[in-house]
Amino acid sequence: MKDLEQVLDLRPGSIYAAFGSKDGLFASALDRYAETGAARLAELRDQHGPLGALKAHAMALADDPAPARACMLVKTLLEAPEGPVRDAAAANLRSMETVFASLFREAQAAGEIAAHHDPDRLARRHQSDITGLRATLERPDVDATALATEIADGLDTLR
Amino acid sequence: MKDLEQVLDLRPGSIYAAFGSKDGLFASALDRYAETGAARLAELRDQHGPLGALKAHAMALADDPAPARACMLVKTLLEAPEGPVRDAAAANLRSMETVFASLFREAQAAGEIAAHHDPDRLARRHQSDITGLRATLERPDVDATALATEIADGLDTLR
DNA sequence: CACTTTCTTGAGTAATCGTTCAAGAATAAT
DNA sequence: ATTATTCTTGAACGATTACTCAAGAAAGTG
Repeated sequence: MKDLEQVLDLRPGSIYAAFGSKDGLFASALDRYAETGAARLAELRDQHGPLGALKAHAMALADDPAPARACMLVKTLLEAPEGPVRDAAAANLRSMETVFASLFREAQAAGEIAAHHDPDRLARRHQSDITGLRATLERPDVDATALATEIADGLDTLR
Repeated sequence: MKDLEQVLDLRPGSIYAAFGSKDGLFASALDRYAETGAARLAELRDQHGPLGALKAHAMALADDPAPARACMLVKTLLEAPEGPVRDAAAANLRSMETVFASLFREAQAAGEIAAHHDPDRLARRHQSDITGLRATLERPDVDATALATEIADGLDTLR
């Protein structure tokens, strides 16, 4: 809260008038974070097609200059106490997973990956992979691009 | 600290006399956590061989009844402010990675996986996968065993 | 046994936390 | 221009935080 007050140049009262509570503010931030994430994926799909979007998305993470490389939803899931905030994080992760699933389904329809795969399973696994990648990006001693490339290349083996 | 005081039935002074500071206590806990983790992997190797240990380790995570399923080292890496504590988490993760690497090397020598793989790359990727798995375990709506099985089975495809 | 060392306690401290609210300032509507 | 509404502020609040220390209790030693 201190950091926000400083960067917004606002006193606590204003922030509480707008968001009600610290948790309310955080919940809003979570939702916005999830929204923009999904929007970026949709954009990538239009540019590169379904499978290309998944690959581009993974590669983009490695080059992301954002201070926190790990996913805000995951960080919240791991650290928030049981309650509405943590539940919201889990729910947003689930809807991200369904976005991945429909990209895999689309890729399958387009013949980019083999028909025998279950898109829901692929999505679950891919989200886990992305979560691992993004956590690993926080380590200063790991080659981010190499790891992202491995994951992106793995998607090509689903042909 | 409150929780610890309660469960240990000790007053703050005793804890500070023993560990110096909250960070000192946390650093000790981190080291112990990493030690016992490595010890468990060594035990699994003696029981199941190198590749079997990696598979058993992944599967054991899914059944772990511990309250926090995600890795303490990863949680620390993601949330601790820059400083010695976070550095210790990163260093412990690195040494876990080298344990994975030597298991892969051993598996390779035993002919359990093909010779053309780079054990260090395998280790890096596997640790990322495990990190993703363990974070995903915190989600109440995901089939933990299914995901762990997928990762364990993936190790067999390295033949 | 007395005595030294180690461990533990009770009672504190100063700083920070999330939060509130009456009153003032700025903006919009009539 | 006056009123009604929204936004912002300054100054606080009780609770919690990490931490300290002199004094007492327990354990080990000769």
